[in-house]
Amino acid sequence: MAKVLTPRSENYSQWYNDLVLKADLAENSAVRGSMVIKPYGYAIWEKMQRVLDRMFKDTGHENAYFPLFIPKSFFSKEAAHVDGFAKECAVVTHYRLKNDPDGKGVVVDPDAKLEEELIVRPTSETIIWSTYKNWIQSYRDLPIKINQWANVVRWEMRTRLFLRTAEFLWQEGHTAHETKQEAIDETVTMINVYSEFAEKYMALPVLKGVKTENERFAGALDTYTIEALMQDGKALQSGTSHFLGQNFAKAFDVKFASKEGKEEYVWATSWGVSTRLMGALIMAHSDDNGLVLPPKLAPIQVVIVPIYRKEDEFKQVSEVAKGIVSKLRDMNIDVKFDDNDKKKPGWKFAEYELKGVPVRLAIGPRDVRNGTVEVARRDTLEKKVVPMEGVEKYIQTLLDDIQENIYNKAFDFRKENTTKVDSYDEFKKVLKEKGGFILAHWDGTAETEQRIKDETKATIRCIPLDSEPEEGKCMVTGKPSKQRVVFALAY
RNA sequence: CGGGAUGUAGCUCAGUUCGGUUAGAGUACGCGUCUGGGGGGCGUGGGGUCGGAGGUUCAAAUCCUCUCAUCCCGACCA
Repeated sequence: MAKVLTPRSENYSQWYNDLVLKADLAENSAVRGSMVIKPYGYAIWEKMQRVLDRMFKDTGHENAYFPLFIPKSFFSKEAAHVDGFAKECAVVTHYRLKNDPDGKGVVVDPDAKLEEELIVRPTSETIIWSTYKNWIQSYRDLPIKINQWANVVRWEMRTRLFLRTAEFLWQEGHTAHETKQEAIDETVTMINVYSEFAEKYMALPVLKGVKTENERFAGALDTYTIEALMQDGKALQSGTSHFLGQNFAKAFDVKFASKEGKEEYVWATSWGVSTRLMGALIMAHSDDNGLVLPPKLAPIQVVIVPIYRKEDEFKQVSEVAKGIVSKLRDMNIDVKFDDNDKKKPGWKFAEYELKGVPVRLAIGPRDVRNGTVEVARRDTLEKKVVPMEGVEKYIQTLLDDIQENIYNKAFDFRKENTTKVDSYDEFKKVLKEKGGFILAHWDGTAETEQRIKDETKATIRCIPLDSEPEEGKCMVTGKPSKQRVVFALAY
């Protein structure tokens, strides 16, 4: 087969770029750092959205929509928050264009300067909390549990398709609670929703944990994260859930009358996942032949490629294929019968492999004669000729197998690439030679964390939630530590 | 914002060192034909302000000046 992708072993990030383009997921646009998400890529995102949206609603959330623009003054209200985002904000200063007096196109009309500049949202805490202020007076108004599907803009210096773009799509949940405990519970609930989504749907094993102070969201008291390991040994932060304490309530003066008749500040959370999940999905499973998609998120789960010479052969094959299509549709399986006569079978095989379609059926005159069908699975590239009779049940089982198999493969990979180290030298050695997650003791100080980052570029991805306590000594300073934390190079 | 590089057909690039016919190739695209169980073969055709502006010259993709854009490395990146 013609090689269309740079092999992973040669240049991993080139492979990633090639894959995104060749699998028709997205491309760079005329706007630097902003991508066009193409129909096939968007179809995957839509499947993700559908599942997540259901999960949010099942945990008691409602969707709403807040403005794209945020008055500049809102950003001065929460100090840590503005520190985190100020350097990457797009700012609207004018509201009108006019014809260039020199006749060279259009120019910004200097007379149309805004009284107060508007910030294109990098995240919506500020606009939402300024709104919540009007919605909340009493404990009877709580909790408020809202999600919005939106685009946000962060003016990044260097961008990569899906992984870091200037504009990206995401969902952001913003909740308001009566008590600290209720807000913390919400934060944990949502990180669990994310981790369940990653593992069950994306077939992506993730580590759940909390961020250190250095890595925390700007304005949060605690940031919970799910961290995934990519095939090149680098970590990808895939979703975060923040316990915001009363920071935003205080910044926007959101108080409520409690049951006891006291005036109290509201407790807050926010949580989000973005189109970066697309990047995670692509990198986690795919190979040098192209994308490998988990069946649960594949826009096309089964594709049927007819093989024929002449019109009458096409008719026979087509009839059989259509029978399978309707059976699979009845089972809620997304199936495509590719009867496009303008492309050759060989071309189609390569194309659907590149696009990660989990199961491919080929049906030709030989199969029609023998009552068989050729079934190829994308994850292992195995081909098998099976009886036509009952093929739909075979396919359903196969889809489940593939979903499980790619999860296991990713799980085993992570296991092999998670290393415990007890000295800083060993840490550096593993980081350099192997990469992956590195479990080490750390003294809990920001200084030590920063030093490690400066010296090795590795960061603490999280303090894992489910690891058992273990007495030890910080690998750098030798000070006591009660638990290992997870280090890695990160995207 | 520092360091490096690149702009030539839809895409990937050659040609620029050392100025000289009508600017090329692969791929993609159109047509014809043979084909069809892994990106097929043969024939044929269309497609270019050589990033932009200015300059040098009999002559500029090629030399000079300016400019714009993009990419890579760094800084930056809940």
